[in-house]
Amino acid sequence: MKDTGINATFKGCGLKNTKSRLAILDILERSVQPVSAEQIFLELKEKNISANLSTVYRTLDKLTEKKLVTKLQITGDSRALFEYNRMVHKHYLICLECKKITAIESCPLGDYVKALARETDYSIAGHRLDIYGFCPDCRKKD
Amino acid sequence: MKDTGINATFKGCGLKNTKSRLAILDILERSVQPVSAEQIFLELKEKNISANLSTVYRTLDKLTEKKLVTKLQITGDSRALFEYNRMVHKHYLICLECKKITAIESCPLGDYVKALARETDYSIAGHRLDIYGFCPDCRKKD
DNA sequence: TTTAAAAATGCAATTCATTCGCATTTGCAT
DNA sequence: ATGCAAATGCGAATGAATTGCATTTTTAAA
Ligand SMILES: [Mn+2]
Ligand SMILES: [Mn+2]
Ligand SMILES: [Zn+2]
Ligand SMILES: [Zn+2]
Repeated sequence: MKDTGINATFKGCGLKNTKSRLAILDILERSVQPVSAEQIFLELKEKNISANLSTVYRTLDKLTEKKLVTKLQITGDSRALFEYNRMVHKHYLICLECKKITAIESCPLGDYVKALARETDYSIAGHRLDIYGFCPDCRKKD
Repeated sequence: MKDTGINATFKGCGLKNTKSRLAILDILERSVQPVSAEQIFLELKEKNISANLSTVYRTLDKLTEKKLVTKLQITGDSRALFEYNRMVHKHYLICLECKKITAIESCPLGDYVKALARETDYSIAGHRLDIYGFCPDCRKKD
């Protein structure tokens, strides 16, 4: 298993260092797309580090809680997806055909959100922007 | 039961006119906040038009399919919410404390989405923007 | 107005993702 | 090495939503 940089171990965030926990974070770190608990469960099995599905869920909870991982609820997918948290504010472009998720690491909403806070007198804590469409690949196949 | 304007009956959209279906659309039309299937189920019971919960779900499916109603998946709520579709593009401002949902009937993303389509070569079908924060009322109580 | 087919409904059972209880095991500080 | 909290496995439970099927209702046609 590869050393995951700053997070080689879980010391410092109050989590114990277990084989499956390290493996799960590793899978998440290398994954180019967000993954579900079930997918992680299966990947672990392939790597012969198999963990129980409830353990996978519990681990993902912990990692999310510690902000090492981000939990995504994409409309149209009944399962939650998880991705390694690289500490970048981002939005998602989702292909309605192949379900591919592309991160957009820019945000058009900075000023808008400030203005909205003023107008509504809310204190704004965050936002979520998902954009839906059809990717070039899927568009070709028509 | 009040005549719901253009949708006094379901003729023209291929749905049969049943008591519970009319009542459900009526509840949705009058509701100031989006509502869950369960809430509708309970409101129906109060009005002595009680329908089975599966009927409520099936009806909401149909209404959503016919675009008379919009289905919302708000992060942090395990249930789906439904609202009468007034054919207005909108976004939501959600209070993390009291869960109040405020519709925002303006969109800051028009040009951005067009630019994104060009950059990414996606054909963009839609988007979803939810903004999270704390409403004035909840902020006072601190 | 009767009639027949299609659509809608009630009810119970089922699905699916996720969570929980509890006995056992493991990691880690001492 | 020892002890204790944390983590795990396993099976059962949860909760929202869906489904199968028998029965009822709606609607259009006769
Ligand atoms: Mn943003
Ligand atoms: Mn918009
Ligand atoms: Zn695609
Ligand atoms: Zn509030």
